[in-house]
This record gives sequence, structure tokens and C-alpha cells, in this order.
Amino acid sequence: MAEGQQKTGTTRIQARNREAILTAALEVFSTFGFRGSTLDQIADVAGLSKPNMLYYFGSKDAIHAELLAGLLDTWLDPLRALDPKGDPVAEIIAYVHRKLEISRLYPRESRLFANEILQGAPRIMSALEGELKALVDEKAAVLKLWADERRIAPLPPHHLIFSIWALTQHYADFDVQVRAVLGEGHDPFAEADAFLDTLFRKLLAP
Amino acid sequence: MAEGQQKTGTTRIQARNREAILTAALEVFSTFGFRGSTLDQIADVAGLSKPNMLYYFGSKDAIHAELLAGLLDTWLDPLRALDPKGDPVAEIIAYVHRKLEISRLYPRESRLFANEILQGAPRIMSALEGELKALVDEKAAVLKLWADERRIAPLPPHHLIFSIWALTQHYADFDVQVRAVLGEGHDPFAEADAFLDTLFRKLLAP
DNA sequence: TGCCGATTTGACCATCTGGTTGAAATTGCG
DNA sequence: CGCAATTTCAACCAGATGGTCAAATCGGCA
Repeated sequence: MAEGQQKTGTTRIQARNREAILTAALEVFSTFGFRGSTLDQIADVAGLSKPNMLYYFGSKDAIHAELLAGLLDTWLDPLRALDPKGDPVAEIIAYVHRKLEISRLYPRESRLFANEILQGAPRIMSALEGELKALVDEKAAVLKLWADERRIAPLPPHHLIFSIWALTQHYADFDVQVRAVLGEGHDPFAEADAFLDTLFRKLLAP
Repeated sequence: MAEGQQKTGTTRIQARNREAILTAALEVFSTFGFRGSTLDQIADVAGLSKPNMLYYFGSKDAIHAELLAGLLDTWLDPLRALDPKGDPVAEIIAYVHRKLEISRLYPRESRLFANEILQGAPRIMSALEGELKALVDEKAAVLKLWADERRIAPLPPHHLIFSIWALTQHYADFDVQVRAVLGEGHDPFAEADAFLDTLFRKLLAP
């Protein structure tokens, strides 16, 4: 129940184990989904016994919740960085590259998120309707302004953002399909980086 | 073991029940994933008892396999219809609209497929590397020819196809997120239809 | 109508799974 | 070193889950 770490926390072991558990859980949850994952599986990957793991996180849900909680911020940061005062095309293109880079570096996080959304976002719906919608609306307003000023092509701002999400996350979430179709001798993310650069430059040109 | 329907199959009841089971299983599997779904759940949705359901399909895996088997064809048909002798831009745009229409009409199938890919495609990897890759390579060659002839912009054909998949499936697989962000008073698919039309026309313009 | 295979089901089973417990091992610290 | 707090885990538990089976019911046809 208690989290430990009252007064002088035995931070050494606690930090290491909590980290190991979350890393293992991310690996397992992102591959098999919440219900498809078992505590034994996670404990095994984390190198702990199941009771020991439950000593740090009280339940399977608690582990999953902790992962999801950290996720949305990581997810939104690249969009937050989109600067209304910057050059429109450059800002948007930079956002595309940042998002693709995140797909490349954190595919497990991407798949965890995808799993959650696919199942109807039961645990983060409120965050979608709140935090996410607010940020997107704010940035969409910026995009609309840029469009009105003829600095980018006139496009529905929300769908422009969706297209960035769809195209970048596809390379993380559908990685196995991309690789299966491309076959050997390809670097999917490098190729995607160039392709998406071209795509959005053509799309945004006024 | 036997499929029934030897000689004069009692096709009436068999057909109805198999259909009910597959429909229910699609609904449940696409929402909760394979391991996240239970036979009781599926049987309940199908309006049958669990043993009765297992009378028609020997196991949970058998039901899932049957669904996946039918899926790939439905998935590839729109791409097959891309005509090398047609007008390049018109053919590709038509493909985009067909694919989006399928996302709209068959979101459950889309999510079932997405679930499978997300988990590493353990059950359809061979189909991806075989049937799917073959078809994509064939159509990619057509796209490359069109590009070489300057009838469309020069773009990496495989990634062009990926972009169509990513953008259309996004509206099915991430439907709840799209709706959460857009809020009330939107018709996501209608807006997507117009947006993707614009996007690909600009992208493909030589 | 009565027969026979097709269909349906209640009861049951072995295994898996999330979670608990109590006691032992380890650790940090005065 | 000694000891209290922290950490670890073998053994266990209750409920869920995939699957089985024998018996009951149904449906069409001779």
C-alpha cells in the first residue's frame, strides 16, 4: 500500500527495481496488450519474482497506469514545441521529423499507446478529450492562422495534424509489416524521413 | 474435427451459426485483442452457449484463424484494382478513396488487422512476406513506371503505398482519438475524404 | 409417426492468472 | 556488531478461462 521512501528513501534498490519493472512492463504490454500480458511474464523479464514485483506496484493495473501516465506527456511534447512565431513550413516539417524520430526511438511506447486507442482508450479517454484536445485545438488555431496568411496551403488544421500522427506512427506501430513488404536492404526510418519531408513540403506549399 | 456439410449439408443452421459466431468474434477480437477476448464473451454476443460454439469451431484459435484468413483478401482487393492502364493520378486517388471507404465500412476488420500487426503479426507474417509483398512489389513497379514517365511526381513507390495505408487506416484504428480531438459536430470520414483527396493530388502532381 | 443423425447444453475439469501471506533473507545504520 | 526496517520469495488461494463429455433435444424424412 505505502510507497516506501518515507523520510530517507532507500532509493537505491527501490529506484532500480521500479525502473526494471516499468521497462519490462513496457516491453510486454506493448507487445501483448494489457490483458494479453501476465504478471509472471513481466516479472520474468524484470528479473524479479511476482510477489516481489507486487511489493513495488500493488497491482497489474497500477503498473499499466504508471506507464500510461508518463506516456501522454512524451507524446505531446513534440507538438508543444511547435512555435507560432517560427517559420510555418519549417516548424511543421521540424515537427514531422521530431515525431518520426520518436517513433524510431520509442516504438514500444508508440505501440502501447496504439493498443490503448485501439481498444477504445478506456483508460485515457479523459486525457484525450482534455489535455490532448486542448493542445491540438491551440496548435490548430496557429495552423489556421498561417493558412489564412497564405504562408501555408489552406488545409483543415486538425486533419493536417492527424496526417502527421498517422504517417509517423505507422512506421513504429506497423514496423513488422513495413519491413516484411520492403524486404532486406532497407532502412525504413531513413527512407521515411526523406519521403515525409518531400510529402509535407509539397502539401504545405501555398 | 469434421466440418459437417458432408453430402447434403444441413446448411441452414450451420451457415447461420457459423456466421453469427464469426460476426461476434470479429466484434470481440477487434476490441479486446486475441488474449483479451474470452470464449464466453464471444458466445454471449453470438447468442450461443460456449460448448455449442465449440461444436462449430474446435477452438478459440480456429475462430481467430478463420477471421484472419478472410481478412487479407478483403485487405488487398482495393490495391489489386489499381489499373496499370488507367490514368495514374485518377487510379491512385481512386485507390485512396476505396481504402478510406473500407476503413469507414469495416473498422472492426481494420482493428483486428492492426492488433495482429501490433503484436508482431505472429499468425500472418508468412502472408505478409508472400502474398502481400508480391502484390505491393507488383503495384510499386507500376507506380515507378508512372514516375519515370513523369506522369506522377517521383516518389519512393513503396512509401507512397505505406502513406495511403497509414492515412486511411488511421481513421478506422484511431477513430476514438480522432473523434475525441475533433469534438462534436464533425463527420471524420467525410472530412478525411476531402482532405486526403487534396493531399494526394498535391503530392502526386509532377 | 417414429427414427437417426445433427444440434444443444449442463456439469465438469485442468490450467492459468492476479493477488496474498508469513516468514526468511538482506540491508542500512548507529 | 546488532538490530530494525526493507526486501525477497515459496507456498498458497480464489476466480477465470479454454476445453471436454455424456446426455438431452431437435428436425427432416421414410
